[in-house]
Amino acid sequence: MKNPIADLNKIFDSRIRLGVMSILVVNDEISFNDLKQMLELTDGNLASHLNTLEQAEFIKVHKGFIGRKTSTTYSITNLGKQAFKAHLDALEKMIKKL
Amino acid sequence: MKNPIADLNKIFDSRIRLGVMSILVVNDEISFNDLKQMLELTDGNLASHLNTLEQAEFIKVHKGFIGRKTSTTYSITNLGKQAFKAHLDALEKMIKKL
DNA sequence: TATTTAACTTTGAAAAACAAAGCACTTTTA
DNA sequence: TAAAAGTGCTTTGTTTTTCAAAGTTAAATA
Repeated sequence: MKNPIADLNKIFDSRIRLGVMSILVVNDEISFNDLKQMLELTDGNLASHLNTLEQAEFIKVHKGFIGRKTSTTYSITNLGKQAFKAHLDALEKMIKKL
Repeated sequence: MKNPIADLNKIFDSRIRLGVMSILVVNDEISFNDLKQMLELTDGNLASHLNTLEQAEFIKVHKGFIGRKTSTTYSITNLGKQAFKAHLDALEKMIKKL
């Protein structure tokens, strides 16, 4: 029998990063503040998880404005989509034996 | 929008515990050694994760014999089945927006 | 000008993960 | 029968991860 957890991506072990990705899959762009509110996180905690995802090149940051106010938004990259999908496939395969 | 990660069970954030549960869902009983080999873990690491699952009453331990050799086996509890299913449902709901 | 907001960074503490070694017991092998 | 090996842990200690809270910088509003 093959190791069923070998194909899971370590980056997605975190519920928060999983949540961010699942939001980004269905939202082309989302702001720091919206993420913060949706996931009910402190600034620092969210920022550090976003940083991990950015390092992995799974998300991209866009610094912009809404009117004249700064607004940072995030979007998923192709690599991120692929990695997330692969993770979900691995999860499903692991469980589909049900 | 509702917090999409709120219904995920913290116990299943761990890939290893997720792996153990996914194995136990389809195997009525499985030995310590089989788990160890399937998941490619050290004794101590596996033991500690099994302990966490046992504390939560998601798995049960059975001390027995295979022939004349001692054999400890593990099985899933009803509570464990429920919790695992709830976690998978939460995961699916989080992602089904796809 | 004082306060607030956005989006962080830094700091430090707590928790979790993990490998490696040790251990008690039994069984097998030389 | 003495040594080696296997089972299933526990213990120890290190590394990694998570997280909250406070500090920071720049712009906006009151």
